[in-house]
Amino acid sequence: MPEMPEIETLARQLRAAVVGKRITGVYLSGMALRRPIASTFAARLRGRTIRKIRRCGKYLLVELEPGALWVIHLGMSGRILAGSPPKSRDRHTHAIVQFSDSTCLEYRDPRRFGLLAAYETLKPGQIPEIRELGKDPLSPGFSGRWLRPLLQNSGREIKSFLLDQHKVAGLGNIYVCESLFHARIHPARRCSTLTLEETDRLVRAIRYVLRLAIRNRGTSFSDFMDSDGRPGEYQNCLKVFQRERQKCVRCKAPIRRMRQGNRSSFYCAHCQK
DNA sequence: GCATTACCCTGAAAGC
DNA sequence: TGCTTTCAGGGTAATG
Repeated sequence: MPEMPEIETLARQLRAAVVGKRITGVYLSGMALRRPIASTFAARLRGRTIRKIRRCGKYLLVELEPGALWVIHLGMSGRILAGSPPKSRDRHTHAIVQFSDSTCLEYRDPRRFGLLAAYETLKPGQIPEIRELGKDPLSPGFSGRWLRPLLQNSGREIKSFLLDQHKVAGLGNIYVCESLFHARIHPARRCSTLTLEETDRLVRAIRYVLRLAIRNRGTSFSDFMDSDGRPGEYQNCLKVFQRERQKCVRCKAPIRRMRQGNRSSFYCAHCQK
């Protein structure tokens, strides 16, 4: 399940692999992803050159020249592979973008929760999915000072708040669980009850967890692989996620699991208050 | 604004 | 062994 560290890993690899390449062809499976791929998609990519690759939350933004943006979201199970054109087409391959040097990018997504779109603009602010994103946790503005008033004005549970991409862009279930553990905050705590010190701790925990995860090229369970087809390694660093009934690394109490808004939360009831 | 629920989808795991 | 059911989850939309 690709979250921000996995997307950041991909973005870094793709910058090295495809920036400067000219798109000569686009194959589409014709199957809908989260929503159908627009009929204009292939034409907007074809003939353009990749100028830059950016990440916004869990989205990849591929800047094209002349000015256009190719927007990619991997959903739950999306993968992007860079290299030679595949000899046989995987049944979950939904797009292949070919370059003038005979290499290509292949988009696979078994569950089809992802998104591929192209816009005739270079301004992310004109793209609905991007415009509505909250603050990126690794951006300079992500601080206790910024977060504090938002939390004070919210009666929601902190887990739900942190998963809300309109508030904080890039966190998913894994890194919210891990960040709350590091910050020693219970996932069901109401936002407005967090103290100033806890808010600062949470900000530090989120940034620590994300940076460590990026250094480990993300987390791989069954789905995520980087663009070379290699799994990430942050799953070896997980303290609570998918560790139900195992001992807490801090206090040895068993890790618990609870349901919050149809998602699993993993936490230590002894350490996290 | 927020909680809840349903939906999209497939593969893995569990249950029989 | 093989079939069926359940579960997982990111984002969105409808509803209350």
